[in-house]
Amino acid sequence: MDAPNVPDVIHLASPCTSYSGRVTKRSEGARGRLSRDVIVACAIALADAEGLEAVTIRRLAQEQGVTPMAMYWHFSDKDSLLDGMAESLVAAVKLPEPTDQPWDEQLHGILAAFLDAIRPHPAVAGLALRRILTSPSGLALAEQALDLIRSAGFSDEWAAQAGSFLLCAVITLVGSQPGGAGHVLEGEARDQMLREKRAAMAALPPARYPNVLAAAPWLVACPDEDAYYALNLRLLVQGIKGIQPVAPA
Amino acid sequence: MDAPNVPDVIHLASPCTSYSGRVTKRSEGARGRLSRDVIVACAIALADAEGLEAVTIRRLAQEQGVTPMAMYWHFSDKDSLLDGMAESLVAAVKLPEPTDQPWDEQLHGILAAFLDAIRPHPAVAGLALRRILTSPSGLALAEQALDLIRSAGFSDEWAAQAGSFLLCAVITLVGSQPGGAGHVLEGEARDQMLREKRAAMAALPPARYPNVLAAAPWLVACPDEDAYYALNLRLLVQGIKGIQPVAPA
DNA sequence: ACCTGAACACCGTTCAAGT
DNA sequence: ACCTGAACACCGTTCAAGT
Repeated sequence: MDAPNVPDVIHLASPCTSYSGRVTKRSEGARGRLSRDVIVACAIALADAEGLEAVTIRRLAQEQGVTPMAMYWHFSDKDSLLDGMAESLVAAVKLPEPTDQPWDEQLHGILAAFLDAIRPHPAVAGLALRRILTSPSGLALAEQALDLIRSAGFSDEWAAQAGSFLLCAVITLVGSQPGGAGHVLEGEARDQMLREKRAAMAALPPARYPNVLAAAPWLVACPDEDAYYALNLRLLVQGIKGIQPVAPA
Repeated sequence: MDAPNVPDVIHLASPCTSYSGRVTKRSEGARGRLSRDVIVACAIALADAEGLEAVTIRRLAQEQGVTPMAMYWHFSDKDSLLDGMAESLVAAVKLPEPTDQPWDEQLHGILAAFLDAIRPHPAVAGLALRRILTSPSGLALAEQALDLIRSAGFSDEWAAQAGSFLLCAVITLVGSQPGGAGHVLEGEARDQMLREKRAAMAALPPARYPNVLAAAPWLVACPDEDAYYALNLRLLVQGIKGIQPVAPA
């Protein structure tokens, strides 16, 4: 915006903050190490910092000090880059070991593990929606969840339908957290947006929307993320428990 | 794809199928009737037919027999077009009248009404995620849902957190329905994609993924959409019932 | 009030070519 | 094996101008 017509070369040395917190420059030292994993990590870091719409083939190349077309050696197209990002997220899931706890508590553990993996990357989470069954880690996740659900007496059909929805619902949980999970905009602009949302709420006719106004503080922002996630995770587990077809032994 | 470099003029007479099923040509008869509502309806129809990524300022203008820049008279930018599409969806919600049924049954009715409104437009549903509280119809929806939830004894905070999640979860429900809710691709290509997904499943090691394989038929497609929606709607309502803080009278 | 024309800064992607 | 250069068909958007 500020500097139109500036050629790519200027930003060659831009650092690429990886999502684990480390910083990966490739201005001069690390030249020549351009791999799938590095690109994916950089793409995730970029999405975390500026939103998914900032993840662009050209921008990624610039961040790496490389020509846009170099990306096409490592990825057939942009969609497979997105696949890689999603796969990287679900690969980070730390699946709990099966125990002798009740099935619903174990299921809770699995969903919580999935949540923990995607929570740091709300802008990327949505990509996993239709990509869970395409990666080994996602399959392991689904396998373990389905195992528990079927052990509770659900038919194959119900287990499939409820199980896939539960995983998608966890993704939604992080993508739709009231505070606004997309851009993670900086302090100044973020405060401004919050002010505007609060003002819009305050302008509502109180006689018509008493309940919305009472809930407003938790609708415009998310003052306690942990509480939000804990509550709705319990909601999901209680939900599938509530439609359980047969009583367990 | 087939005819590159063809100027816009050629497709002037393209019909624009509105989402209610009517066809709105504007080749010669209806010239001059270009309004917000017509554009939004056309955009929704286009998204239904070819997916959200086909909804483009330029494509919309072409469909309307008009210059791309004409859109900017009616919408300040593309985002406000998207706002309009989302608002149109939630405006179609037919909210049930309050009754003397238990709160959870009434809440089920509200979520079902919301589901019915967005189900015909899976490609557009996701747009409503962060736009419910910005339109009168969305506010009415939230108001009624929050009213019921608070009447069940939930605190303002819990009602806000669970309520907003429930509405988002309904959106997810239509966006993540196993059959693939995005493009609605035509019979030929659709069958091919189903074949590929089934083949990928069949190629999995059966000893490692017994549960995924048992559930496979309902994971790759959605043979019974009604059952899918009914089951998971019940799951959501049972879920919030399951975390109810105090017993009702 | 409503629309056009020309232009700008972006996209993803292909294809031939370099090392 | 890995990357570059030039080109193509798209995007959203601005600005001045037409009627």
